[in-house]
Amino acid sequence: MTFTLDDLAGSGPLPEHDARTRVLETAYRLFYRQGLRATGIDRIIAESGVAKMSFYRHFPSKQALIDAYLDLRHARWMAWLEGRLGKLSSPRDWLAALPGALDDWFRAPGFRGCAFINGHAEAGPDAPAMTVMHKRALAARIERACAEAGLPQPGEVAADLLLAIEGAIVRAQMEGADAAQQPLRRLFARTLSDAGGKQ
Amino acid sequence: MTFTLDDLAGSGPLPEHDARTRVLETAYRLFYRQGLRATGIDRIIAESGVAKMSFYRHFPSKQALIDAYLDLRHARWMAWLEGRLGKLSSPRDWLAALPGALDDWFRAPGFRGCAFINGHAEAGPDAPAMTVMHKRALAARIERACAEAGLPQPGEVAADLLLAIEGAIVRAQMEGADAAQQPLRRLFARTLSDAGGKQ
DNA sequence: CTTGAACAAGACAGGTCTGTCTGTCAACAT
DNA sequence: ATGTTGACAGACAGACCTGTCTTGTTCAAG
Repeated sequence: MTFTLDDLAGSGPLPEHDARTRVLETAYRLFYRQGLRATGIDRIIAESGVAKMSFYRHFPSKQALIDAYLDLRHARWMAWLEGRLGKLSSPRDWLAALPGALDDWFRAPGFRGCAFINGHAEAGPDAPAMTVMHKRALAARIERACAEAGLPQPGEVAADLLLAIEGAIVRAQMEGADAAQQPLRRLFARTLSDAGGKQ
Repeated sequence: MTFTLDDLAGSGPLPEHDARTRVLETAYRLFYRQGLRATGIDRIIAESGVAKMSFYRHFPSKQALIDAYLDLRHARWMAWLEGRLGKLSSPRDWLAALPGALDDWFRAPGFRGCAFINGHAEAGPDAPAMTVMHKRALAARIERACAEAGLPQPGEVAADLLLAIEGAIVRAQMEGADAAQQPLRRLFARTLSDAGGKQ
């Protein structure tokens, strides 16, 4: 089972599912589209067609729903990335294909940046721990690919690539995918050729 | 007159100033520290020691205050950057000194990322125009330095550097200045040496 | 001295927010 | 048949939000 960009965008109410799933899917869509604070509990309850007490039976507070949303978002985003790049065999190709995969994401309808960057920016220093956990997981995944590709100092290379990715996400969010695509490709190419030449 | 990092952090109530200045300075501090939506009008009014009608006489709505805050933030941040790098003579030194200046900012007490990235993330697609205007002004300033330094294709180089800067801001905000410093320096060095070698 | 502008303090309205509570109903197991 | 469980519907409380309005004070210009 792989996840597609539609899963990242969030689907509709899905009335055949149980109450918890409907609430979580509605929150998944609204939290990403409008932000955490701008999305009220009442709207999530209304759009998911659920009673208020059913909501509070499954999620003790709004914060618990936000945490569940971030957990789900993390799982789906990482699964989408692996599915998008999974057919590639070598770690070197995996790294080279990263900018193209991200560009697909930037151009997907409903793209509004990274849910974890946005959530961290909104919640400030007491943001949910998942916001930084997601980035550490992505950094670890990239570092693994660098190590498997035989690049020297894979931690440093991964840190450089992650910083470029974060910048591309922000640029795509504020100015559109075209503003991020070529700079991201160039920074990737420079970093990888620099690391590859040193080994 | 130059601006320091203290100005970027925002000063206290300053009771000797007039009502509008006190409101704007308080908003400047609270909006950056807590976010736009999390900061209520009542708190700004209370902390600035101003009557509610005095506030609404100078700012017709909260949105107008947000716009004024972003305008002031833009002016101070750009002035701080020019003051921090102004003593450098050549455009090439100016570009080379950018990562160090940004690192100073990342390590300043109260640093919470870029007010314009955060504001854009919070407000979504209908964010105040100043959020993207600030980034375009910074891109134009960097491109000017690239052109004055004689680099070929200064627009592309500036786009690469700006993307790295955005990434460094986000990384510093989420993981601390140490996570951003070295990757930003390396990406700058690679990009500038790549551009310099081509001319 | 008078007049008017700016300001302080705070009540108030109308809306929204989270979270609690009371009913009612259908499905299902014992 | 009867009790249990989960869910729907919606009222309600208490807090907070933006924005308006009233009242009284200070101060400076005419």
